[in-house]
Amino acid sequence: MVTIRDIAKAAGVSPMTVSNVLNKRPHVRESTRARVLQTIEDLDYRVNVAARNLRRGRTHTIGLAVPEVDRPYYGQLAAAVIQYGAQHDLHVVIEQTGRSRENELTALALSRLRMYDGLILSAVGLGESDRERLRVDFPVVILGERIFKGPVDHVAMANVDGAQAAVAHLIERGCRRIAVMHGPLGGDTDVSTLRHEGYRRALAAHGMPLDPELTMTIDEFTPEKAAEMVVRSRAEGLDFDAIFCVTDYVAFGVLRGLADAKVAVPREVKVIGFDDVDLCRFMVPALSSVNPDHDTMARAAVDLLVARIEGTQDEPVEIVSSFRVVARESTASS
Amino acid sequence: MVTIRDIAKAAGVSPMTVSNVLNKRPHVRESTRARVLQTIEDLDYRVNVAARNLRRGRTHTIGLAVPEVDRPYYGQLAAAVIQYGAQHDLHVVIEQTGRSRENELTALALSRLRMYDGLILSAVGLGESDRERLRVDFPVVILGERIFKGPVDHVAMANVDGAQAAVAHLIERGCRRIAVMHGPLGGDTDVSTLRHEGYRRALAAHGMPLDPELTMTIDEFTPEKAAEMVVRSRAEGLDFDAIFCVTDYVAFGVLRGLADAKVAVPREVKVIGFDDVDLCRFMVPALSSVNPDHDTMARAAVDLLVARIEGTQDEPVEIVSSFRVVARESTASS
DNA sequence: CGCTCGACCTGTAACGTTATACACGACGTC
DNA sequence: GACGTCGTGTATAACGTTACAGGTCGAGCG
Repeated sequence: MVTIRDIAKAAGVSPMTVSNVLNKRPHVRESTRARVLQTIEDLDYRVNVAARNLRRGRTHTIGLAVPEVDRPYYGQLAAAVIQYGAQHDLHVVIEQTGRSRENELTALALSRLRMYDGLILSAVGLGESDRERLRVDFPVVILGERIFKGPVDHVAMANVDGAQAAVAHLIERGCRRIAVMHGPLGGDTDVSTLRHEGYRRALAAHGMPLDPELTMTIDEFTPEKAAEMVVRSRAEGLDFDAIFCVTDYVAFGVLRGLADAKVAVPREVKVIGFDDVDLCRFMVPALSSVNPDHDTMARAAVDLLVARIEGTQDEPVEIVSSFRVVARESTASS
Repeated sequence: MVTIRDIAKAAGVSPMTVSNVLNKRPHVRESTRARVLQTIEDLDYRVNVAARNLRRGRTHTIGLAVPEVDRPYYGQLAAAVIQYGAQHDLHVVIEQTGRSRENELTALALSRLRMYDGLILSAVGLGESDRERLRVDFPVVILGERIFKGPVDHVAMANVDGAQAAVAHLIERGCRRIAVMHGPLGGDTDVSTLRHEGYRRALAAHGMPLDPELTMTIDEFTPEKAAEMVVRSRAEGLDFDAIFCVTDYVAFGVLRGLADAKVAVPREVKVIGFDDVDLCRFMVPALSSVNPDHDTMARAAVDLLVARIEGTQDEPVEIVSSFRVVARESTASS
């Protein structure tokens, strides 16, 4: 392996000078710099990142822990984080937690293996009760969920408000029996609970009753389960004229299920999702959704993490992203 | 920072013994092991991966260079590689190349920064002419495209055969004016060219003419462009009863475009894609596609890379994955 | 009783880089 | 001519881990 020492010898300088050239530090004569660079080229030298990391105490790598990269939402999130990370010269390693609280905590522990300079944790399993476990002496940013006043920085979605706006949108479009589809409730800070809360508030704000029959709970956030659930509900004669889905991915399944049940969208039933994933607008019918401004979230998360790494951040910060309801065919007035 | 030396001191052993415990090496008395482990726990010690990497000359990290993670196909690929990588104790860093040949070459160069033990390159821009550039003294596996007899291992899709089968499927379902939608042709090994070749062969095999009018070329592989193209073609009066799309992502756009043009799928026009992404079966109508067995591909790529890293691999290998046509609603006989 | 052997453990020297402090001319200034 | 200063470059000592080559000690054996 070609080392910095080999370059130094070949170029007739000290290793330190080579290092200075590599790191674009001043105090190197132009002619020397050129000679060193030429030697590097000639010998095809590459710096050994491991050695550099050890010496510098920085790896320039951050971890991004997401439930599953192959879900559209997390794919987009990952893409955005990778992109903004690159702007800060950060590499991004993706850890998949598979939506388990267990693995999310493991990711937190793993990250402390000093492998990363910091960790962005897109948590779905962690709850209020894990607040103390987050108190690590390691740069961490929680992304997405809402852990109130946790000990770490947090970029949250406007889950409650966004959901409320989505449901309000359905009400404005004339829906009166609005179903909601989400995962198990009961957590305190998970998406299902928060967005269900928004659903409740919207109904309340419009003086509409909360009908427990209209709550559809699926145990996994997959289109499969969503489609099955819709078909079954319909077969059982459940009557609704709209469904608010906790995520777009679930909504895709709902659209499919409604098609299977021969229910016309949006004529008979209107559907709205949450996340505003790219594919929404290519669905047939195009899916209305709540856009939580992913790009800003990803950027904020990276920026916060960088600040934390640099040590220029003090008190934990909580950023709540803005949102807007994007109306498409699936909620068009008939 | 707590180091191995601190642990050694506190446990009353040498750093080497701590290292032996950490690495589960033999020749450590049970009582000593327990004491060391306890000390590690007490002091909340974590090994410094950078130091270990430097010393061992391995980073246990591989790079995965894909065009864009936020495309369903690459998301699924990334998920699979991360999963199989984990089985080999490998971390995966994702590099986005943005479909440019330039960046793919950069990824190759970057990877040689000894940051990774190896690289899986899902190349879309590289061509036959770059064959020599691939001749690096670094473990690399090319995934997806087809560079014949290149100097590196290669896990290829059955692009030509798969496409041919897809088009044959359309012909069997009674289609006679089959359009094809793909990116710019002219490369020698890119998806568009290879799959177009399969299209040509299928027509030829069934004694059907190749009508240049039915070739729709889009400059970007996005649903947007695909939808626009379909709408425009239809508006211009182009007559076709099926479209073979170079990828599912493009096919999603085509379905959308056909809906916009008020064309019934599959009654008036049948559509088939390629990749068999998860979402295919939730489209309305559900999208027929060619399944190239991603999981096997991802597994093969990781296995090959590991073998290459271990040095137990000699001659470059070329693996072509199997495929099968998955028929769904979008190609159902009316 | 001396010798070998194996189990357990340790000391030393790297791995390749860079922070720090310092060296050495040359030049300007008083 | 002594002194500071600036620009350029170097020597040394880490960073935290692990490979390697011993070292010790008790048991087993002839």
